Amino acid sequence: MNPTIYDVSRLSGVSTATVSRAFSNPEQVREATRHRVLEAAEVLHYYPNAIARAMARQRTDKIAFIICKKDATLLDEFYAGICDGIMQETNKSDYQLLISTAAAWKLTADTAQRKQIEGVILGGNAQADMVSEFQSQNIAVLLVNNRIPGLDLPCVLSDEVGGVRKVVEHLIDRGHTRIAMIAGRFSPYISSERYNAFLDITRQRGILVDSQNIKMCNPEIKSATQTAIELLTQSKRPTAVFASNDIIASGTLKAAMRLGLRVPEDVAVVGYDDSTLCTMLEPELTSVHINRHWMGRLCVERLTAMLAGEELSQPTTIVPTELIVRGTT
Amino acid sequence: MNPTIYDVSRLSGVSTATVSRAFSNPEQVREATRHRVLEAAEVLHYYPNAIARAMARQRTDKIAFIICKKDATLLDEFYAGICDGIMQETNKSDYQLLISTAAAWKLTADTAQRKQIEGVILGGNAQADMVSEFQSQNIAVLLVNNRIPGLDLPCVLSDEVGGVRKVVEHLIDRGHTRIAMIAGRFSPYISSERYNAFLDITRQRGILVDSQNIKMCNPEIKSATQTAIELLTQSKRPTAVFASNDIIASGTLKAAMRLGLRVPEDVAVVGYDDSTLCTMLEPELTSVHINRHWMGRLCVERLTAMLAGEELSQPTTIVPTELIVRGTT
DNA sequence: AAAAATGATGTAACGCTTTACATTTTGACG
DNA sequence: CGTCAAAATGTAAAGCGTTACATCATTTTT
Repeated sequence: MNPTIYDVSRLSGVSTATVSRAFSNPEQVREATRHRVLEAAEVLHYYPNAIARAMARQRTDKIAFIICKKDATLLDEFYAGICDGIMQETNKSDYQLLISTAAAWKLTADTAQRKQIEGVILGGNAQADMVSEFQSQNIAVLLVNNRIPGLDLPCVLSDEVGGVRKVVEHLIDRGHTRIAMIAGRFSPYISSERYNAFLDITRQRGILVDSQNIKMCNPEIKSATQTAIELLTQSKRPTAVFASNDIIASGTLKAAMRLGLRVPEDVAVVGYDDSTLCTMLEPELTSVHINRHWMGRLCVERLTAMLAGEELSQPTTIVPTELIVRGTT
Repeated sequence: MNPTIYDVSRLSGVSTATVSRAFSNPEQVREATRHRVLEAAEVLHYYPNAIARAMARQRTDKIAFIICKKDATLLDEFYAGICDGIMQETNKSDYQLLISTAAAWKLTADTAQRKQIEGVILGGNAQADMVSEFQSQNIAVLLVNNRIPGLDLPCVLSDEVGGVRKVVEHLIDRGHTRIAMIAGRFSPYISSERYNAFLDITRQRGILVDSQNIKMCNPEIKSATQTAIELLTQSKRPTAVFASNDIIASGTLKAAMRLGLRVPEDVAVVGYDDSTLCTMLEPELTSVHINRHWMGRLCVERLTAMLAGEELSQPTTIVPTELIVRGTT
C-alpha cells in the first residue's frame, strides 16, 4: 500500500490539512512547517494521489486533443506536429492529455469519459454541433486550424493569407506572370482560405489568372498528379504552379517529370506546409513553413488559461508563416 | 451538480450496491432489476463518475504510450502509425491513453503522474534502466519495435528478417547480383536487425556482397544522399541498393538523379517502411510494408491482457511484413 | 415438504484528499 | 504588557463509487 497523507501527517506531527496545503498551496504554510512535511514525505516516499485529489477537488486536470479528420489522423504530418507541440507543453504542466480522433470519440461521447475532460482542443474541421455538445457539458473548447462560421470561438491559426502572399510575391520576384493554382479539397476552412487568398493577392498584384489555370483536386497523390498533367498539357502552359499543399505539389512534380518538363526551368512549383517530404524530393520543394509545434504549444497555453478562468484578451491567435525557398523555384 | 449513484438508487428503489452492480457487473443483477436501474439512470442522465470509480477500485485504467526517441517523435510516421493503432484500440476499451515522449516523461517520472499509470507501451529504444524503473513501481511494461538484450519482456515486433528476405529475393528475381546496402544508424535494435538480416540472407542465397557495397549513414536525407553518391560513383557500381528505410532510399534516388543514373534501369532501389513518401517520389519507391496499425492494436490487446492478469501464451508477437513493388525495381 | 444450496440484494465501511469553518499562534502596535 | 488583526493550523465533512459481508429470496435436492 502506498503511503497516504495520514502517514505523512503522523510522521511530521501536523494535521492532514497542513500536509495537503504544503503540497497544493505552499504559500499558506510556514516555511519551517512545510519543510518538516516535505521531509516526512521524502522519508515515506509519499506523493499525493492524483485520483483522490481529483475526487476531492472535483477537477481532473484532464484535457483532450481531438483530431477531426476522416482517417490516418496522426499520419498527417500537420496534426502530428501540432500534437507534438501539445504534448510537450502539456507535459510541462499538471494537466494530462488524452488524444483521440473524432470518429473514435463519437462512439463514447456520452459516456463517463467525457465528464472527466475539462477542455478540448479540436483540430481540423470540427462541426458546430460537436462544439455545442461539448459546451453544453461545460467543457472548454479551443479550435486549432479551423474556424466555424457563426461561432466566435477561441482559436489558434496560422497566417494563411500571409503565407500565400509570400508565395505569390516570390513567384512574381522570379519573373512569373502565368501562375496557376492547384487547390486540394481538404479541410474546408484551410482549403478555402488558401484559395481565396490566392485569388485576392494575385488580383491585388495585377496578375491575371486565367480560369483554366485554377484547378481543384482531391488531396491525394493520384488525383494531384492527374490534375497537374491536365494543367501542364494545356496550350499556354503556366510557368509556375502553386499547389495548396506539399502532397499536391509532389503530384505536380511527378507530372512535370512524366511530361519531360524541367523544374524549375520550364515550370516552377511551390507547396504548402513544409513537410518533411520537401527535402526528400529532387529538386527540393519550395514551401510555406507552418510552425506547428508553436501552434500546439499555444493551444495548451490558451486552453489552460481558459480553464483557469482568465479572460482571453485575444481569442484568435495567429502564428506567422515563412516561405522556405528551395530548388523548385 | 451531476446525479450520483444515490439519486439513481432512490429513484429506482434499489440500493446503491445494486446500481453499482447494474453498471459494472450486470450479470450479477436480475434482468428486471437492471432494467429499472438503467431506466432511472436514463431519466436522470446519470453515468458513473470515473474518478470516484477509480478511487474506490484503486485502479485507474490508464495506460501510456511512451516514444523513446530523441526528437520529432510523432513526425516519425512509424510511431505515428503505431500510435494511431494504439489510440483506436484503446478507444474501444475502457482504458485511457496517455502519450508522451521519453524526454518529457523523465522529468516527471517520480511525480504522482506515474502512480496512475497501470501499464506502459515503450516504443523505440527504451533502455533497461527505464524498464526497471517502471517495473519497480509495479507498472506493466510492453515493448514495441524493440528488444532489450538480457530482459525477457513481452514485445510486439514486425518481421524484420522476413521483410529483408523478401527484398533480397525480389532483387535476385530481377536478376541483380551486385547488391548494396545503405544502413541507417537509427534505433539500435532495428538497425542491426536489418543489417544482419541482409548479410545473412545474401550469404544464404550465395550472393557475394563486396564490403565496399555496405555503407552506413545517419538517418537523415543529407547524410543518405552523400553516402549514396559515394556508393554509386565507385568503380563497379552496384546494380541495386537496399536502403534500410525510406528516407535513406529517397536520398539514394536523389543521388541517382544527380548522377544522371536512371532508376530502375541503371540502378534499382528498395526502401523499408512503406511510408507515404513512397508514392510521392518519381519513380515510386518499392518498399517493405509494416502493418503499424495492427502492431499498435496488438500492443493494447497484449497490455490489457497483462493487466487483466492473463498469462501471455506468447510473450513475443511478430507481425508479418509485405513487399510492395513499385517503380524503382 | 424440509433442508440445503444458490442467487439477488442490502448495509456500511472504505479509499485519499480538499476545504469551509473553527481555533490557535504570531507579531505589530499603542 | 494587552489588544487585535492576520497568519497558521486543526477538525471534520464531503466527494462518489465499490465490495466484503450479511440478509433475504429462490431453486434444487432428498
